[in-house]
Amino acid sequence: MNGSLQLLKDFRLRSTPGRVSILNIFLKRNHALGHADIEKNTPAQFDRVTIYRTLKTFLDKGLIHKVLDDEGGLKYALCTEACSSTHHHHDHVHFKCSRCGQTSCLSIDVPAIKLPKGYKPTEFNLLIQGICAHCAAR
Amino acid sequence: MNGSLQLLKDFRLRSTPGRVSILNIFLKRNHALGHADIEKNTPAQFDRVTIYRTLKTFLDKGLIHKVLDDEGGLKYALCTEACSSTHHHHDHVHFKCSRCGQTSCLSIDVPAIKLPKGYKPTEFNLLIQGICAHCAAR
DNA sequence: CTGTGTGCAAACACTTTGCAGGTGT
DNA sequence: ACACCTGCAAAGTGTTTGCACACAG
Repeated sequence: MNGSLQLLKDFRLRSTPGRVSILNIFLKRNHALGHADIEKNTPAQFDRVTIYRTLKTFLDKGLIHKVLDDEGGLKYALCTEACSSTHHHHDHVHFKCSRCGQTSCLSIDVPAIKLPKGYKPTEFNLLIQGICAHCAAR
Repeated sequence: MNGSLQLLKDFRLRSTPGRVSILNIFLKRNHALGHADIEKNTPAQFDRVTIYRTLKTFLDKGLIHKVLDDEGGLKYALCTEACSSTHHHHDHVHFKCSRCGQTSCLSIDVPAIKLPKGYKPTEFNLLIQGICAHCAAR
């Protein structure tokens, strides 16, 4: 419930109504969210700009991370405990369901990949599209 | 040089100066391009709108495919011979160099991944970021 | 009290749509 | 000749910036 407050404290961010609200949405829903999703789901409406800035702050501080999207828009998702503000462990696999439209983090590691000689990778991002288990069931 | 003309013919598209020009850029450079890249690199300047529409047409017809980008913008790259307009083989691995900014297709297959039960994947997209061989060398 | 976050307004950038005229086949 | 491309203009959408005030610590 107020895990948001703790999170903000942990990351040395001031806790303001806006930030708490936005964090709560991330905590409640466990899939990736874009601006629109956030704007719709805040009980009290916050300024568009505030949302942009809050997201950027969270991103900079390492509370959330980018999630790729095939439409070109960016989405965000909460980082797991594995990420501190210094060391990030973002080699995520994301699954976007083409039926319900939700993008969720799969807790699978990106398999080892042999890159051509000379390439020095720092980050991996795998987006898989298809039908999620939930939608496939019904 | 005029491989563009052949390509357009193959895909049953009218060959117009704009299309040929844009295709040529894709043929010359072998990395993913966004709108901006195309706008800058056409000898004769084409209307922004034309570029949007041309890209959409190429995308629909299957000459090019989307390439994910971590900035949220979309980029495009030529399809290989493996793709016809019906069967696409897009399980690409793309590498974005954080030094030179270029995104290129690596000709590696996406490794097999075990998804949780019930998930039915249709498309894989792996974006790897880091330093490319070219930039690492100097 | 001080520095940071917020809201508002405006600027800016990106993308899409409608329509009139030009071009490829 | 016909269908389809293109350019222009305008609207629509998404994102950023500047400034004054409010608020957390």
